[in-house]
Amino acid sequence: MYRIDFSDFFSSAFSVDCIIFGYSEDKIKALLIKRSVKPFENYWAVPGDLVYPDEDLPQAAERVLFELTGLKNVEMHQSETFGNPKRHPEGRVITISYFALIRIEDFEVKASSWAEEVSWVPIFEIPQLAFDHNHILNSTFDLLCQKLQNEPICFHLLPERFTLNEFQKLFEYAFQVEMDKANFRKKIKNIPLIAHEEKQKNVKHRPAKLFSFNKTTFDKLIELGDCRFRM
Amino acid sequence: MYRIDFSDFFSSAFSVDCIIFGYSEDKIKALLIKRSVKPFENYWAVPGDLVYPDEDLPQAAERVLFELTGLKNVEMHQSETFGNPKRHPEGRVITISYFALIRIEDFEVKASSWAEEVSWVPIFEIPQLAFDHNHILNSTFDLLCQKLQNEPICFHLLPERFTLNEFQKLFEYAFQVEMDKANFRKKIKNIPLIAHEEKQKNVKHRPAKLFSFNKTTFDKLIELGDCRFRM
DNA sequence: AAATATAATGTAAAAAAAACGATTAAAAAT
DNA sequence: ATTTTTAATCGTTTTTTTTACATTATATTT
Repeated sequence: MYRIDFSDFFSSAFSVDCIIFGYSEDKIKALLIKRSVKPFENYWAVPGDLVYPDEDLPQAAERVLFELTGLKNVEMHQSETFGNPKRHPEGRVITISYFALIRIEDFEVKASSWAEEVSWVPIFEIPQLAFDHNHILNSTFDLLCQKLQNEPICFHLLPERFTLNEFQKLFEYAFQVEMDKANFRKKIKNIPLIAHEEKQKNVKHRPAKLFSFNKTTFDKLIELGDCRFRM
Repeated sequence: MYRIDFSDFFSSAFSVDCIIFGYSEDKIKALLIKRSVKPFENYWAVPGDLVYPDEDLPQAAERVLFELTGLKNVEMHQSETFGNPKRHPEGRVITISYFALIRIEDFEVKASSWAEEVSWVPIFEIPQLAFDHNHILNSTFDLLCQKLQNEPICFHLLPERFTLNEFQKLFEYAFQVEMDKANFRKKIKNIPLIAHEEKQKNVKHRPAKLFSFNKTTFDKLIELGDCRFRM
């Protein structure tokens, strides 16, 4: 037997919100869109929309992100769910946030659908956003910072080939601290970075060596216990 | 203007699932209930149920947990959301999981509503559960382990007054490793534990000293940078 | 050629973590 | 009184990590 009339409960909707982080000009940035629809018309917001009744959540996140920003093939991960009954003016809408870390220069973003504009905004310069999106974004950035310390995800933000300085600056920005260059390099020396012959270009000083990170190699070391990641 | 007919979307439901962890007999355990209703009648499951249309998620988690197990005043935190369109046989039900760490001996659990039984089951001895609850539970246990390493949450599992051995055994069980007693004590000596005169009782050997943990004191030290928590 | 700017590496001291062995202490059981 | 059992602590050595500061290297600019 069933204990309740299920139909009473099936009156809600859910949405996904996509927090896309990138890194350029020594700053961590989030991708925002400007809404051209009600509610919160003309407000900046995190890209997000309602999920179709038969759609899986990761697929919905992928679709919504593409529809609004043109971004494709972005690996997203779930972060947090926001369910305040009053958070959406049109009814009960729970939103599940997804986040991704991408290389800004590897993707082209283009406002479409009801997004009027898209923009990469430094995480410490976010304006007032639609709905509870400031809360969502802040909370996801906290999560990012926590993950940056314990997982090798910083390499999704850095260019495929990066200098050790860019690497260091990423952490300095995220945690708003200054670090000693020599000590930083000692700390990361157990991460199996690949050093390339190629060097930094168009700089008016000694060019830095370029490095890249190979996840497979890294995972093997982790497996063997010969390596760990802690910043 | 609105871009869609919202009503098409409002045909879903959500539930909360409560993963309650405890620690006794040197084992981390999860609280399970036996379902007396369809679907998955007679299966063991994590306590969970549908959320009312106007109910906030944390409140729903609290209510559902109380209705099924009699547990009250348990501090829960959100973990993960599971939204596979096929995960519930009766329709589109997204579930938001919440977890809590409690002292088993401080609470009394009692099956009620459609829960036929409740039981504390060691985390490494979980049977096949209803729905995708094995997945949910495993995923939440992973989260627990991660948090155990970086936050002083182990003290929610340990008795108010605990021996250093119980403390050590908790970590040994969670990570399935053995640790050196002397080194373990050196490692934790920066955590400001309060030593009591009272000693362990009813043991057939030298009784161990009892300790307790004060979060406020700990937070002050953290604030001052005189302490950190990393296991 | 010299100045500059940043890259890259080195040194040394201090602190923390890990690996082990050994000793002493306090309770219950015999 | 002795044995058993685990608590609690000590000590030593080695290794690793952290920290602060110094030096050398290599590019461009002047």
